[in-house]
Amino acid sequence: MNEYLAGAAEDVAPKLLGCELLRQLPEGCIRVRIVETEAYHELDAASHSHRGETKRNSVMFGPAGRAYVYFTYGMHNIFNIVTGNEGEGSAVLVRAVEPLENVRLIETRRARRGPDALNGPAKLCQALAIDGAMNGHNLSKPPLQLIIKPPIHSSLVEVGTRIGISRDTYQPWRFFIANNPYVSRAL
DNA sequence: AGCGGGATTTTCT
DNA sequence: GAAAATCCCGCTT
Repeated sequence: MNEYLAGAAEDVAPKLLGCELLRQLPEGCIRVRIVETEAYHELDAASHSHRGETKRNSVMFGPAGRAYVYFTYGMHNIFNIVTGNEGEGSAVLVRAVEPLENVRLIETRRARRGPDALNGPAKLCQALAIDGAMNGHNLSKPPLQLIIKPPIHSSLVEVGTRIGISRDTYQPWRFFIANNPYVSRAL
């Protein structure tokens, strides 16, 4: 798994489409499929790692395959998968997922049904109970695991600009599965 | 369908 | 002190 994630964030981000997340909670086990990602790295003015390592972003500079979770807007947690070699501050933001197992628990946790329960980075964190306590967690073991799947066909990968940033907005570093209803927003 | 504002706290300038 | 990799509600068209 580590090897799969060791490349540059913008190369790994499309390869994470179609991969699965397994989340074990006391109420049950949730399984979802990643349908939308964004890449962030050091040479990117929009990235937390752009101005070097700090207490907040230190996980981004660690080994690939860890979870980088940060808190923003006073109420939202955002989940990333760390990529690249140790010492490189890069990660892939998971923006939207599609439910595969235990949809009922997802809908209960979110008090929403359908795509609205999972089509945004803070939404999926709420659905999967991901918060600061999960920062730095190794995603190869429970209670939150990344399951690598064979890459989806490149003709199904759409590329666009990232959402919610104010610097380097032109960079085509957002990737999502074409025509998937769980993507947060199309082009 | 689209716009505007409020929630609420950590981080860095 | 202000912005932030956001979400949701309520109001207007």
